[in-house]
Amino acid sequence: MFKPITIKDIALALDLSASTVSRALSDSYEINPETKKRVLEYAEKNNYKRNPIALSLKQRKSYSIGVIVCEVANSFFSQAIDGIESIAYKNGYNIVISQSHDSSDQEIMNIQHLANRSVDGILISLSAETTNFDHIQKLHGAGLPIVFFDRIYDGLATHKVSSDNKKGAKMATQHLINKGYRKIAHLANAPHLSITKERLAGYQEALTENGFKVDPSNITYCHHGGSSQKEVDTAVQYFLSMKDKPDAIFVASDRLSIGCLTALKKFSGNNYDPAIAGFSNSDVLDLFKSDFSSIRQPAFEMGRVATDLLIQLIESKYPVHEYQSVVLGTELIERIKSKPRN
Amino acid sequence: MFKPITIKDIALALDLSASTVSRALSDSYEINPETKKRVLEYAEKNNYKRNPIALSLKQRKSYSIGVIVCEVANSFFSQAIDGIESIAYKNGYNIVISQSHDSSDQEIMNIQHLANRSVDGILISLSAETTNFDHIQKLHGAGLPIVFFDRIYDGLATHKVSSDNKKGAKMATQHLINKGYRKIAHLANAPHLSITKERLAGYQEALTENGFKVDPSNITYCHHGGSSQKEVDTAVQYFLSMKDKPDAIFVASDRLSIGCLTALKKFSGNNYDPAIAGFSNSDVLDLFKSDFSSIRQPAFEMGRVATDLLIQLIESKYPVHEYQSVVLGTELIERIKSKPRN
DNA sequence: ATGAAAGCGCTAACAA
DNA sequence: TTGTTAGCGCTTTCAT
Repeated sequence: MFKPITIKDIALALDLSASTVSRALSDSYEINPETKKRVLEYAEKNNYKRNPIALSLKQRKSYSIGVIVCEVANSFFSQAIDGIESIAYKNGYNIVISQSHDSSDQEIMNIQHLANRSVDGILISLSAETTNFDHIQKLHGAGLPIVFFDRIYDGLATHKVSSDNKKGAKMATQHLINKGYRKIAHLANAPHLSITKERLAGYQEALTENGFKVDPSNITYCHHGGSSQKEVDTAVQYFLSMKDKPDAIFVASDRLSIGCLTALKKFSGNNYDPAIAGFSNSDVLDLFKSDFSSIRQPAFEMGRVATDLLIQLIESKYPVHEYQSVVLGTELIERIKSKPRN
Repeated sequence: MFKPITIKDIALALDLSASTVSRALSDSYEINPETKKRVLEYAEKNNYKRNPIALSLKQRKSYSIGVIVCEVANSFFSQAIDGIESIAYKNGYNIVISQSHDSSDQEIMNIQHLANRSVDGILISLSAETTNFDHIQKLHGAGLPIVFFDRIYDGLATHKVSSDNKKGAKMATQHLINKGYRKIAHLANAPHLSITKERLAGYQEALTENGFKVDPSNITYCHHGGSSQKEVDTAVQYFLSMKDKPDAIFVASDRLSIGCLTALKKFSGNNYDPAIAGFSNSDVLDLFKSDFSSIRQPAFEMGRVATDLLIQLIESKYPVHEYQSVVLGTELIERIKSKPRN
């Protein structure tokens, strides 16, 4: 079938030893330029390619990094992946993407799969469901480099890259307040996620600073990150069921923003039209939903930074003990209008 | 650092030979149940994991398949990837995704990278730019299993999975005609892509059957698949510059649909508002652009079928010479209104 | 039922 | 400068 040419073949053909060929190929200096040329030419002519698997086995290194996100069909993550790619490729690394679909079990399976010595390190944004970190803990303890991005787990001493969620949430909430909205609800992600807590804190801080009281009944969580629309529907219906309905909603994520707008479109009659501001990196939404304000995260940059840190970790000669927590700024795109007087 | 336990370690600890341990682990039957139990228990307790790289080297098989698409941040492809995942994982395969970003050079690099014996087969949807197939040809000739999906290259004898592009395009065009539109332009993808030709054919057939004449000046191509918005802007501006502007546009792809709507929003004044129907798998667009009719492709299913065929190819004992071309149906989601009389 | 040995493709320490 | 040898972790004849 598919039997590529090996170093041995070259050695045989050129009447050299395998090691000499290897040396020629890896541009070692302790070699006769003449021999080197012969080898290189022969290799080129016969389309020789290093077998990366053999190399991996030998070097205990695969030059590939695992990426775990909840889903690629999400503007934020696909942009982050582009950033990851850009740095990984530049450094000679492959990336292996797997999706948790916000399921903790799936995430564990993915991690195990990747960790089985086939990736040199892992870049992970946690699933909405994950509350138990044993598997990650263990792997990290065993020496596998791991860098968190976006959805962080603070309990692990390693590099972390996220955006300034609190500030972003605060900006968004303040923006709603500025526009005249007075009962601002919060559609939140799974409660244990780092981003959930931070965004909640920003929301609360904005309210408090403006003399509003924080009413827990104005906050609904989506425990599965909105991975099923039903979950979001339920949350939105809850808002709709309130006697005094919110006049604005601050939505915690890209996924939820889409889900929330979908649900509102489905359930709310013409007489109810709350202002919406939410985290979102969707170009499409931004473009066609003209009354939706969004907080944009520097997803591409986040991917780049996280990958850079991971590769540093992987390639470090000595165990690293100083870990960084990088926090990137967000941007508010204002689209909603002032609240109409009535 | 990260030094996992190996078969040797187990053998040493249990005073057995490596081969016996291997047999126990791989559930061979020529082994003493007692020994087997001991090994299994020890392995379990010490968290033994097979080294997949060593296995790959030995078996000349990596249990991973490469996927090449233009970008994951595209509803159609991300849905297809979900389908690919579902089948791949079920069969014990990993997937390695890489993006061509519709650049031919990038695509070649990706293919080379994947093909270097580190994947067992490749699933590919061609980049918009690709006109030279030598690299694919060569790899396929060398025995690497390749399955095309969506954007096919007919010149290669292998499995192909696509949707019924011609029919879909025809439906869409007919739909526009039914709604009363008379000058229907076509915003097409790169001219050499299979999908471009098929969709063009459907468009033309619908026009012809309805007694319209096909006017080439109503057709604009995006040679890079709309990977830069500028390209789409130019195309749309061309339509806008026409003396007799089209009253409807049939758009060839997901990416282009978004690009086209974006461009129209940017450039067209209030006095020009053509009806748009296009290929798109975007939930968001579907939801919030209420006057946009879309042709939906069974992306998930396409991914499933293609992966299934690829795995068949990979696991076939004998060279396969009978290749399938699977064509899946599309669905038209009608949203645009009838043309207003004036 | 178990072990010894070879080999997958490659590199690197050591010898020559 | 080049060759020899061993070994990365695993499976698989072939002996025992």
